[in-house]
Amino acid sequence: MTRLTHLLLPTEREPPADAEALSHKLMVRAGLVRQVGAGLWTWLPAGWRVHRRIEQIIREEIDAIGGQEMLMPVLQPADAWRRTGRYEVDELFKLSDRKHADMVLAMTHEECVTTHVAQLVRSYRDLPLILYHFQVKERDEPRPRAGIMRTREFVMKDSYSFDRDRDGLDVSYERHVIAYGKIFERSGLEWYSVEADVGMMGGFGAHEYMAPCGAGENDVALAPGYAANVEVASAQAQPVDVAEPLVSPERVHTPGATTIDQVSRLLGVPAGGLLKAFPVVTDGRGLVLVLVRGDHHVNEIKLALALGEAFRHADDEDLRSIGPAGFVGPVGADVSVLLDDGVADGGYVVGANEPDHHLRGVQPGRDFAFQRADVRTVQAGDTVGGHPITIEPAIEVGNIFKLGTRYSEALGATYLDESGTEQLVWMASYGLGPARIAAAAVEQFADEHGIAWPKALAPWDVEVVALGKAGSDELAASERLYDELRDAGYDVLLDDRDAGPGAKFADAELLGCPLRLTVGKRSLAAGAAEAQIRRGRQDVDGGVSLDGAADAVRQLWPSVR
RNA sequence: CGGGAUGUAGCUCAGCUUGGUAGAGCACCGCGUUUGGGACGCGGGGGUCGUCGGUUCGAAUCCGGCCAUCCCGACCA
Repeated sequence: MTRLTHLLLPTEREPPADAEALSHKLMVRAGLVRQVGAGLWTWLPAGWRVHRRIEQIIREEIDAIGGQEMLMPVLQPADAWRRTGRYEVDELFKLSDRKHADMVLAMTHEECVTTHVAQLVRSYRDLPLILYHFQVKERDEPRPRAGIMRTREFVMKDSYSFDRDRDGLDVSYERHVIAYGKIFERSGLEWYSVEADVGMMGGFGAHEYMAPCGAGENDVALAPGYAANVEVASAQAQPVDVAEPLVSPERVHTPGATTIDQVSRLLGVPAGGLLKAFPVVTDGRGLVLVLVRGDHHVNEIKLALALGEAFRHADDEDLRSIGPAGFVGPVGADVSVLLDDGVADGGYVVGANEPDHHLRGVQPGRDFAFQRADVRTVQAGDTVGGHPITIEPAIEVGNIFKLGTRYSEALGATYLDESGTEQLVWMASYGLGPARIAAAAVEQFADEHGIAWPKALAPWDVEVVALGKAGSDELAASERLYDELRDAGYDVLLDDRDAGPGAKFADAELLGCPLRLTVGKRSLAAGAAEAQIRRGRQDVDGGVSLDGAADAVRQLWPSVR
């Protein structure tokens, strides 16, 4: 169905009133998707073509590293989820069937695939194994947002590797790194992979694949040769002028000054000359005073990693042994102190542990003992390898994760090695979201006229715009052009509607097929179709000759971006 | 889960302050004229005004509950 007169392509002049993200507005306006409910979307025919093209790229590359495609159900018994501990996850949809058996809607498929492997894999000869599928994921998101970017139901390609040991896992992981690189290169997206937080799930290695775009939910720190999620990024702090330490700390009156800003202004000291106290409590250590430079922020993910255990913010009760909130400091306090790596030598202003007072000229080491750790959030302008970093929003389009044996232990996935000894299977999981790839492509390449798809993702390669109404020479010539290009292997959309040229051009630019061929009186007289490359709206000199059009397009195609 | 906003035709919105039985533009249907950047004329179809309740002779409009959607934050195995 590639004639516009027969295609359900409901384009809109206006974006939906509640749309904020560019991809949300454009994908709805271009007739690719329609909303059903919060975080629930229908892919209309043109949008689904894009989705399927992305799937196909992924399929080819995962097949190329030995992945075996299969299909697992979304609706699953709760049992395996109880065994892995994920039944408690809030985002998991839970329901019961007519026999009152507990069921879940899968948010990923580790439980299911591992259960199969536990039953089907017996010997080291059965490993390694890469299994994957494209299947719907269900997540009871607290807040779906940005159109297709964060939804409650979406298709994911998830693959799972099963290996004999950790070395084998590394090989499977590396294969996916290569496959993912090819997938994103082929997609035409701007992308990078970043070090990622391994999260509450444990594991021992993870990468996220990020596509920079305005509607992105993540912040990514970038420098030449460096890319990391701000959640885990490390960088050299920009230096700040700090006073020399005083001979001994001097107590200063700072009435009501409980914030960095207030103290800084009151004492005429730059924020970076203060030490911000961030008191936390852990099971293992009790109260810990985390200190970062006044112009820095504590990164709670890095802090948890540095502590090696979970923590909570200290409350007034916890602070009773030291100072009141707002005037907490390390000097004379009987607590362990974690000093951020970004704090250089110097004389700092710190809380005095008494109301309305601070200490100045405090020298870490001399005036209080500490342990060092990297626990701050990096900032634009910090450096990595001497290069300043920038921080960009990006959307996570894929992730790969070394799981280890967490699931195989919980679900009994073992095999017998050469010596007949039972061993746990080593696992990793690898996700990719075609919908997010599509949305990121829209965001990255749209202009004021609409979408400009990368060639590999476009719903059609070529849109032929026929000017002139039914029975006209132009339409007849368009039909011939359309047939010839289709025979030559191109996906072609023919705008054969009885509409004015303005409406047709506007819709074509909104939909964003890479190449537009226009057949009107003018060009017909010259024996050619006008050609415009969507990206940049570049006209092609001389257009495409109608005599031998397929060859002409074939020649032109490499220069289409 | 906290904070904010919005719900009127397929879409974008007006009407609500000051209660009197619903409108515009676009889209859609018919006829005609148009056809190189979102055409024009004439005629037409389409809305329990999110929902439930209250006040009132009378509610899209005032009041209350609920629901839905969006945005910010928290959250995002």
